[in-house]
Amino acid sequence: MTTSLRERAAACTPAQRRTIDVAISLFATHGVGGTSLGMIADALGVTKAAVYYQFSTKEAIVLGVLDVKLSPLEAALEEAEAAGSTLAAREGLLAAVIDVVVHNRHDLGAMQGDPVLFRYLRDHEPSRQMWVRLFSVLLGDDLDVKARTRAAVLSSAIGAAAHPFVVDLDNETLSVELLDITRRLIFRPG
Amino acid sequence: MTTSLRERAAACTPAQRRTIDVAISLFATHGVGGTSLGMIADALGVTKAAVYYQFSTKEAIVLGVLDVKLSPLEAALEEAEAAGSTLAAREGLLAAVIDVVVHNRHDLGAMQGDPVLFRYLRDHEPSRQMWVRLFSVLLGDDLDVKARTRAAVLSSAIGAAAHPFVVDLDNETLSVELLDITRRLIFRPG
Amino acid sequence: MTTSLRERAAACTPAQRRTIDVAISLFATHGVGGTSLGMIADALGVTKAAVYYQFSTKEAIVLGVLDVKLSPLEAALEEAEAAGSTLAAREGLLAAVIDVVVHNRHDLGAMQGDPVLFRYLRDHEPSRQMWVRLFSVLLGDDLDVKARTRAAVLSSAIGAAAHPFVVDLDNETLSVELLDITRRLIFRPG
Amino acid sequence: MTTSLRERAAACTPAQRRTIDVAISLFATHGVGGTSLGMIADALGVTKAAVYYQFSTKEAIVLGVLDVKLSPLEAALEEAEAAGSTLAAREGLLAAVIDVVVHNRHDLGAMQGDPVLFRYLRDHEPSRQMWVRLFSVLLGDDLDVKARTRAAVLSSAIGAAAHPFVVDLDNETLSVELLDITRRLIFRPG
DNA sequence: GATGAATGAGTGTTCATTCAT
DNA sequence: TATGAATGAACACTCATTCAT
Repeated sequence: MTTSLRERAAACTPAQRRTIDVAISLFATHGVGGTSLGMIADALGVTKAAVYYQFSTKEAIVLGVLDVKLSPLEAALEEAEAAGSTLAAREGLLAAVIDVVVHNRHDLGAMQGDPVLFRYLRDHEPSRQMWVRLFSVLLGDDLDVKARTRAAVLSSAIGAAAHPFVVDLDNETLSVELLDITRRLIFRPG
Repeated sequence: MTTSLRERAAACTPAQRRTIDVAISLFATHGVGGTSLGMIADALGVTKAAVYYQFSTKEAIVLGVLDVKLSPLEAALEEAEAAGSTLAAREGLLAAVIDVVVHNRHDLGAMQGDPVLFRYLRDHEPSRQMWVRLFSVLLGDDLDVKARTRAAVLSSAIGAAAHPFVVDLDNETLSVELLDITRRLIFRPG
Repeated sequence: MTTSLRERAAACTPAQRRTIDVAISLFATHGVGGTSLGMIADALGVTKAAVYYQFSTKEAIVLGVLDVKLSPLEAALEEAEAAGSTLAAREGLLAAVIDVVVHNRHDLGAMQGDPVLFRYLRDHEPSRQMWVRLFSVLLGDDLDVKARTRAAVLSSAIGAAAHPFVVDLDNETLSVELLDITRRLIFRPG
Repeated sequence: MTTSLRERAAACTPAQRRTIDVAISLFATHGVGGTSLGMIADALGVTKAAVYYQFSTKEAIVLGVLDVKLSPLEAALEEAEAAGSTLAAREGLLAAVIDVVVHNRHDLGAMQGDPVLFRYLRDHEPSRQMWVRLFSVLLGDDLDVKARTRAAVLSSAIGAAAHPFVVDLDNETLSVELLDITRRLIFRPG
């Protein structure tokens, strides 16, 4: 039985959380592949071996990062599922997703779109399942192919907040904009 | 005086072009950081030293890839600039950009969003200048902050064609959709 | 004054004995060099630090293993020495040696012949002395160079029970065979 | 199709042979597990990376050592097979085997019996096949279980020349002794 | 008695790069 | 043009060992 992301994230010891936090900020700057265990250790002020005591593998750290970063999405998703996939529930989920992403936009940085992270996002079963569920709520059977395409495109756009060419907006404005865009394109196109 | 991307791309010897093409397909699959010179050499059927005869550095290969991949964008940009930044010119540029990106979506793969490539996109002067110019045409002074935000967000979304959750569409349909989305959100919002 | 192997083996606490037993079976499978303290700790169901509470060093564990495994040989040796080095006493010792080795053949495994263990066998003074004494009983002054050679060769062959190409025999048959071989080659050659 | 050990050994470049020779002497002293690539590189007077240019893996070096060391055995085996498995052919093979082993006894050292090498001897297909063939010639169907046991035991004993307690004999005498022992125990027991 | 946390040295391995030929 | 050989620095990971609790 696959454990949920939040359970996994909650099971982290404080030391592991510190490691994950440091890893997040390094991944954001240098990407996963560009971040060595030595860098993580240095940033934590300990030796590499100490990091290995917390996580037996670099992969385990990446997975830990994923667990932590995706947990809030999972929470929003479960709430929406519980509410039945009504239009309101969907818009609520959408708002939550946008909120999460926008508020994380600075420490996501280079991480989103990183080919290494990408592979994990796809191959790590708990993460994969969450995406499948999230999209199946967002894109119910009532959406036509147009709306689906737009939603898919936007699902990527939502992460765009950290894009290098993005206009410098405060979080609130950006959230509102994204929500509005999405609503008009997907749920009430015309 | 900085040479244009197209001039640089045109100055490539056939052997260099072969190297760049191979690099592109490897970058698409493994990302820049995940592609070693040995892999490129193997794929070309030569030794690493032979690759070094063509490019004095791995960085030079990456830059070469950028030159080749961004050239068509630069061409479209210069056409639009020549036409004056009318609304029609802008929409034409937009269509060209979308066309280029969509038709390249398969051999871009993991490349777009790669943190390593990203840094080059930002730091490599010819590339940086092209982006600045491109955005200054697309987002003239007449666009308000809303439109700017949307444009910025979409500029990222446009690359979304290779997104793992994108609905499987043929290139033509996808182009039409993207164009329509962008038009409605940026140039004719209501 | 060097303590005898048996005294040392007898001085082991139960916890130390448990550790030694586990070490033996791991050494047999992976060799000494291939067995880490972590593996021993895991097999015992405790932490590495707990193992270090019992033995201050990995070397101490290896020495402990040697003490335990060589004790019965030492016992047989002392009995033979007490009986005077008659031919009968020698053959008795030989039989005892064979018996010990054959009955341990399965949990010796990769251990016998292990270069690391070898060095200890040679350098650990109590063990070295025992071998010297054992050989000086087995090969009294009355044996000529031929018999000595054969005995030396066979002293190695006796451990061959675990050899990968050995015919699959029960312990009893194997013991009888070895005894017979040795007798005919060393004590009653013709 | 599996290549023969000799073909593999012959395919070695001079640089690879130098590496293998150094590896052999280090393996003999410290065992395979106790010999690091750094030690090999140091002994060769080059860097670790230079060693990796010759062999892509430590395993490849070990296999190379096996190829070189077992080649003469394979040669003797094929000669015996060609002669039909007569008693004379078998004794000839036996003499050859003993000869090879005895003459290598000093640079075998700790290597024979090394658990790591052992595993390779067993798992490396070309080596495994050679042993199977060698034993099937040595122990034809006409040998009873007694002779088989003795042969198996002796097959291990033959390597005993390097045993720490072996009487110090010159190679010639040792060969003659071993041959005599084996003959009397296996082919003319009584 | 035992643990969690840490360390320093080392291991096998990879990689961008260089250079004589 | 291209190669074979080599290098130095890094990397992920392991291990024996220590120590405060």
